[in-house]
Amino acid sequence: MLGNTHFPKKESPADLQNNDDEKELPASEKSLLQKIVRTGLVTSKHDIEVQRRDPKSPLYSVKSFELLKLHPSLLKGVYEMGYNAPSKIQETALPLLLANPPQNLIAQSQSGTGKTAAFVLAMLSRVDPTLHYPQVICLSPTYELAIQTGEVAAKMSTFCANIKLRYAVRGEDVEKGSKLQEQIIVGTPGKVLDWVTKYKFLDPKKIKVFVLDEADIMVDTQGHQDQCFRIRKVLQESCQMMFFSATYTENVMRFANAIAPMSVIIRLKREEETLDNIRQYYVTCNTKEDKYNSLVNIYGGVTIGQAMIFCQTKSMAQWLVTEMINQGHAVALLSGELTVQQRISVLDRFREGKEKVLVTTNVLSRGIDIEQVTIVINFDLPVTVSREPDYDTYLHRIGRTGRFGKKGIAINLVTGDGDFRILKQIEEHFCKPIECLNTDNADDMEKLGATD
DNA sequence: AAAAAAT
Repeated sequence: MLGNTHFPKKESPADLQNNDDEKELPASEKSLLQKIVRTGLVTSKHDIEVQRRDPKSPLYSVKSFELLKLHPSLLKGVYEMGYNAPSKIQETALPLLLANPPQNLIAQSQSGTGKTAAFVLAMLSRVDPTLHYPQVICLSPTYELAIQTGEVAAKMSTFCANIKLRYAVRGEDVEKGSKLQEQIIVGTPGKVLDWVTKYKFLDPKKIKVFVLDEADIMVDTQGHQDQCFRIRKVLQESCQMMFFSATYTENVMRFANAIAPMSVIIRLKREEETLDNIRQYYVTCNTKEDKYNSLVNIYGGVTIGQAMIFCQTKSMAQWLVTEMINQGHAVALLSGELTVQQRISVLDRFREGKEKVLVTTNVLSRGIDIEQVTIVINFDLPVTVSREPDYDTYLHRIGRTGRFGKKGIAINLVTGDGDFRILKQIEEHFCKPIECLNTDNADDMEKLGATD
């Protein structure tokens, strides 16, 4: 299974002449459907690249939600949420996700491009509301992300009275021996695995759709690979797999291919685009106390919007928050050390703007969607265990700002040669300049303030 | 190193 990653060499001429996707569509709808230009197995349209192994996979993009033939109550929910037309990734992914027979999909696109809405819509469409047992499992790497996804699903299904959702996360419990009635389970890997294999609160054979959000972290060896694999193993072979992620490594791709056979792969190209509206800076510091002072200078100089400050360890985050609070600064802390109740309340306060500055760890580096965040500060640069630059985490962290094309600022605090080397590697990797900033210099600080 | 499961 694991070795089965090869692609057929090329399509036969018969396949290339086969225009069946078009035939099934009424002429009235054709003008709104854009056929994707094919070049062998890899097809591309604008900056979207599609790879498919099954020539019968639908290959068109859809320019309006009506054309997806969604249930009217679901369509109403979509519009109620303010979505008018599908985003780029949704255009291509939705026809595939909703196709019959179901297609496995591996989709890559940057943060803020509408991934969540895409798979939530697919999840809700696949559910049979008249059946009162779980039919969909959606896994997220963190508590916060699971809740955020669940909230999107709840909103979108406002008018689908009979669709119910259940969170499988820390703090949630089910009465022993009972069976879940909700059609949709949104959760984190450990809890879901427990519920499925240990307590048998749901029958994995009845799951029709399995979603992995942030799939790259989920199937990474360092991440939740083992738990995900064990959950996948008890599902039907035919269960539809939907993997969504902002970044993919080749390793992860191999794993995803193995547990999601015959997947269609969609990539939204040009990851640099994410960085185009984010201005990146660095500040040289000698010690962590020095970093602290620079931070306070920035904090005092820029009061527009909200800021997220990332530390590499929980203890560093704790130290920083304690220092800042002792000096009278209003900051909040969110890390895995907090209880789930604390985590909810801190994130809610930050969402509502009651907290302006949030100090956190990599727990919030991915997916969290807070529009008002204009500054991301890397108090510690993101590094791997072997102290190599962690490019993916860097991209995800600074991607917390500059969402949906808005402008954002990222500031990196660096100490010593080691840090500087890592910074230079990051700069080279993304081919985007990271400017030097002197927090004692008024002109420099003005640059930050000017970006409203 | 962080996160995710109780224990």
